[in-house]
Amino acid sequence: MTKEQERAHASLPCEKCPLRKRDLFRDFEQGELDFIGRFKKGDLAVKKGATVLVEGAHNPHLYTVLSGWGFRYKLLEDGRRQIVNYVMPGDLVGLQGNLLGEMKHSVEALSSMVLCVFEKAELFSLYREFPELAYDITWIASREECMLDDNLLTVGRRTALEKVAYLLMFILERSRQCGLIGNGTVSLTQQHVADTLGLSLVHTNKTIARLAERGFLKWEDGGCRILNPEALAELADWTAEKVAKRPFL
Amino acid sequence: MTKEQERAHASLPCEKCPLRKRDLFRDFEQGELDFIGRFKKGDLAVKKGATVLVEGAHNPHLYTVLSGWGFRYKLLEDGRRQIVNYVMPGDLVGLQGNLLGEMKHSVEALSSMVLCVFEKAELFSLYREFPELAYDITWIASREECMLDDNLLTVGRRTALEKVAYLLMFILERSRQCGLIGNGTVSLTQQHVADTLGLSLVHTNKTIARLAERGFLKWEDGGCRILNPEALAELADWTAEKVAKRPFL
DNA sequence: CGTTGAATTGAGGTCACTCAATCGCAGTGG
DNA sequence: CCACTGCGATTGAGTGACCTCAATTCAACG
Repeated sequence: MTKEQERAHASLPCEKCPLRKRDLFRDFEQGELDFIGRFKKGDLAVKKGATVLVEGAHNPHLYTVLSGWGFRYKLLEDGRRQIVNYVMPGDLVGLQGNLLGEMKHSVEALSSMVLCVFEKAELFSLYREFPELAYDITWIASREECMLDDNLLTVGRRTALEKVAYLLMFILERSRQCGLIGNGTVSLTQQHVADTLGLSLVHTNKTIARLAERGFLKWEDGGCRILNPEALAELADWTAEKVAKRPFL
Repeated sequence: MTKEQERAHASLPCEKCPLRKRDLFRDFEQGELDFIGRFKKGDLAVKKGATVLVEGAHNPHLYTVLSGWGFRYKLLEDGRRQIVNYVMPGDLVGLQGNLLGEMKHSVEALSSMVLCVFEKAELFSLYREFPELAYDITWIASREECMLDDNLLTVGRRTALEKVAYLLMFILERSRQCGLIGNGTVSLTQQHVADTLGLSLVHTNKTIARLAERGFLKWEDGGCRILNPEALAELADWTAEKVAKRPFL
């Protein structure tokens, strides 16, 4: 996605939001669109590598990802990092952690991103006026929990080989769903993979090499090309969810 | 908590719910109580070791834990188990995973438990009629996500010693908050600890022994007595949350 | 062309794993 | 009363997965 396209997004009203055209997302009533339009306070455009949210900070905003992607992570005092999940178009960011109070995690952009900005303080008026949208938010939170459960299973109980296979399929499928990529390519660094899976960088590299040897994938500068998704899925005991229409804000 | 007390719970109307008396939980309006009373379809009492929910099943219900505690877990094909979180009084169970559709995890009782039963199908009417309660549900989901993030950090990036210290403090504090225990004792099996932290049973045992040597805790048949919570907290880089009043259903 | 960030490789160490045996204790049934 | 059983905790031995440290390559960039 080019810089120009992002700027185009940023200036569009919600009714024309490019996400709404996608089959993946549910249709909205005019009243809902009007409300979301008022609820939306602006756009936030950030560059690749920028920090969108910082752990420990008080942030009055809530965001929906419009374009690009990033990751949520937490740090230990001595710098050890755990990536907790990835955020992609249509995802709600900032809901995790006490609704009010300080952020419990940070968010960093993996590509340039545009986010839709909302005020947490006005969230309750949404609940009062549009129960359907409130229900949607619960649906979204529920889905996030589901992903976290899966990630926990992966980090806790799968082997290194299974972990990498799982993560790549997880990201590939999610990004395909929300239209982030067309080809079978995932752009991230091996350090990200390591920090997601609780592995060291070196061991991650060797594990990826083993998968490449088998011809399941190919690592090419700053990204990964999936050559045999079926084999990876089998290795990881992973099956694609069939996607119903999803809500978003 | 004795069997008799549980039976007493089960027959009480929501207004008299013993949880509502606790300082921990927020006060409710009469209208809210009436609604919850209608929303509630009955009680579910299970014995220690019983399976409350099964992964893969379609379950039309949603539960609030009234007494006792248990754990949520997921399995891999070959039987490897990952405990994902613990459920305690006031927690909402069954929200995780697609609101409709099959369960993505199982729940097992660690003690005898009583749960309040609701119908998922009626959840939307709650959103329509009581936005405050709907907001509460989001708050609860948000808190769960927060715990999952923390657990992921623990499993992914902490050492075995830190992991055990963290888990024990996590459970101790949560159960103290909701009044599960008075003394500094946590009743679970080392296998549970292992399956929560992504460790083997043997290594978990040796790690616990190391903590016991240092005088931080003492393992006594089917449970653990915390002797030095400060030392454990420091080891785990863990700090107690100060608890504001919490909602629940 | 020097610098920087990511990927790769090798060596050596250790943390955590598996396998296997043992022990204590609480039932349970003869 | 005592063998038998099952479950959880404990221990030892040996192994392998994963780690750290350190060096090297490679591509991109100013």
